[in-house]
Amino acid sequence: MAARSLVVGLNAVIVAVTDEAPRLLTVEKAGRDLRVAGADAPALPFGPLDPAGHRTLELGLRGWVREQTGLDLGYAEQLYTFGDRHRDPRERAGGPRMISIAYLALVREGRVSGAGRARWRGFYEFLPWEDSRAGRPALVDSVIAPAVARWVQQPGEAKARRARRERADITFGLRGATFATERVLERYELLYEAGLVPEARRDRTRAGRARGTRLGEPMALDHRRLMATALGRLRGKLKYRPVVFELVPPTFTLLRLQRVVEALAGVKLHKQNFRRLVEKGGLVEGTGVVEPQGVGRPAELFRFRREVLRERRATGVGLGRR
Amino acid sequence: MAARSLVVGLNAVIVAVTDEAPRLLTVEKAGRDLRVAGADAPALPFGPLDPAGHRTLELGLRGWVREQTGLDLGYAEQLYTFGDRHRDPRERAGGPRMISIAYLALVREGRVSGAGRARWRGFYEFLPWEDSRAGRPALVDSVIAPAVARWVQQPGEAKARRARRERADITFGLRGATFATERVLERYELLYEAGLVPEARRDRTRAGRARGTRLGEPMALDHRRLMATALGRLRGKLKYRPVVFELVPPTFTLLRLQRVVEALAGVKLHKQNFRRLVEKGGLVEGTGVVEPQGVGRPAELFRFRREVLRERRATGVGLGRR
DNA sequence: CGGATTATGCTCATCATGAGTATAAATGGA
DNA sequence: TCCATTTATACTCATGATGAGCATAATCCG
Repeated sequence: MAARSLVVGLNAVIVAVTDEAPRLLTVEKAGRDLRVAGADAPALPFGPLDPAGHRTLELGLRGWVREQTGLDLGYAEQLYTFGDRHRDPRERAGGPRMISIAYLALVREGRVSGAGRARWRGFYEFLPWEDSRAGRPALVDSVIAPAVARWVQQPGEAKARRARRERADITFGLRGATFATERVLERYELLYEAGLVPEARRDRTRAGRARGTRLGEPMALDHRRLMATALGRLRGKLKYRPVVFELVPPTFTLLRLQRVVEALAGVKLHKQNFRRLVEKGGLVEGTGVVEPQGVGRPAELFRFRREVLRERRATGVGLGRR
Repeated sequence: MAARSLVVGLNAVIVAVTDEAPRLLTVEKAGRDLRVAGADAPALPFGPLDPAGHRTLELGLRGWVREQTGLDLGYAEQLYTFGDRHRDPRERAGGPRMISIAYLALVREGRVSGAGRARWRGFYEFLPWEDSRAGRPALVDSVIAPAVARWVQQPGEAKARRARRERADITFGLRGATFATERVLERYELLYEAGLVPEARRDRTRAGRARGTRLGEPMALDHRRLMATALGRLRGKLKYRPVVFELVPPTFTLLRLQRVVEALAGVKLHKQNFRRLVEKGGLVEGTGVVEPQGVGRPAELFRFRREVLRERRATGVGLGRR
């Protein structure tokens, strides 16, 4: 049963950081449009492009987000366009071919409010293996490592096995390979191929839930893949663009800024060096004002220095050589 | 007259480097599909997504490219999805809303052959201001700088004027701002807004040709914008991914490798430092074999070291602090 | 007042990068 | 044969960025 018609959808991965955790704006009980494959699983805000009404893709997206979540987006950039056949299982039943143009949007702390059917969820509820701030997560050793090893060792040609091993080493930073925080999508995809995320079984068998191992909470359709794409992109971009400043209020202490970066990158940073990077690097300037309450010595409030865009080529916060 | 129907198109920006110049595979005399807006202007290979037939977007693209140019693509990555209303002028006359998913593809030197209606053209025929290998191009001073200054100074609010000046400084590296080779799209867009590229007038007035200043050869529709997007992405990527090696034969001398990078980046590099970067950086290894003919001392042939992907995080060739 | 806690300043070793000098190995005439 | 020319390759040196840590300064709390 071949799909004939075609729908271009617009999806938004909307990110904020509050309480030292990266958050994602989800739509639960996704209307009739998503009541398949993951039943009541959380979904990303979504709406079809209106060929007659939406002047640009981005405007269409902003319109849908406003309608579904009550939020007026600030920073937004196009992420990726997803179009594999059957990414929406309804295609198998004659539904339209579903292309999704995904955007990454950043929301400033303080502007987070759950309006309408929307709800803020933690990124790492869905991708728990991506948070290494407290050291390598337990489930990497207990669940992922052995399962990935099985996947590597699966029967077949020795050459293919070597290729799988190489790939596993690089994506997860095993056996001496350097771990790269931004390979979020590659990690998700490997876990998917290894059958470790529920969506994999779901897509293959049309069965509802997966078996025992449940690695992070599932989302509707391929929305976890979109999330992973977004987090990977964001982590990469942090290093060479001043995107963090889209996530923090106009003034902030350096520690708060650092915590936001750490929350997104999923790793801890060296405090003094972070300060040096961001201050000597001309990314921020002090306001002279000091933050009121709080334990410990009071910290100065800083603001973003727009001029840095003129001066430097790579204006990120760097995550060390990660 | 609102567009009702919707077509998802697949476009390919296919790049190769030969004779020290970056090339683009174009389709001239673009079939009935592009016989508008730029008449016989060169176009990128294009074909609509077949919702029933194409399993993935990339496979659809590869199919169209094979059909139109006879080329089997190797490396290809998704670039961007373009969907502004009226990017295809036929929409104004009731034609379908045209979304284009663009891909960047790299072709190895030696595999370039013009099959079918396809023809290899120089990148810098279309974007002449992007090649600074022989120093800043003459037309930057003679044409672009004065016109951009006019655009900056156009009447209106002082604040808006300051914003334009800032933007011009950053995109073109004026008045002390650092010039960033990878801002290709930003430069194109500024020239477009300033009315300096023929497409701008064409789109606005539906008139055929522009007036006096003709800054580079025009292409069909917004294809020059796609090119600019591709070149910018490629230049950026060169720095942190080993993409050059998709463009050169399996073995090469270091000078040839350097020339390829220079051709793409549009700038000259320091020879000894390039060698150090690429050799000590573990990107290449010598083969022991020496290249036969040629003037001067014969050079060793090198090959790409795949293992570098395990070892380093950023595996590009770096363009200095550019 | 003393411990706990956070902010901020500074040092040091290492490594990457920009720039330039020096030498080696080929070619093609004079 | 020898030398000017051309390209390849090896080193040096100054500078700047980065990882790691030590030291001191302000606060709060009891």
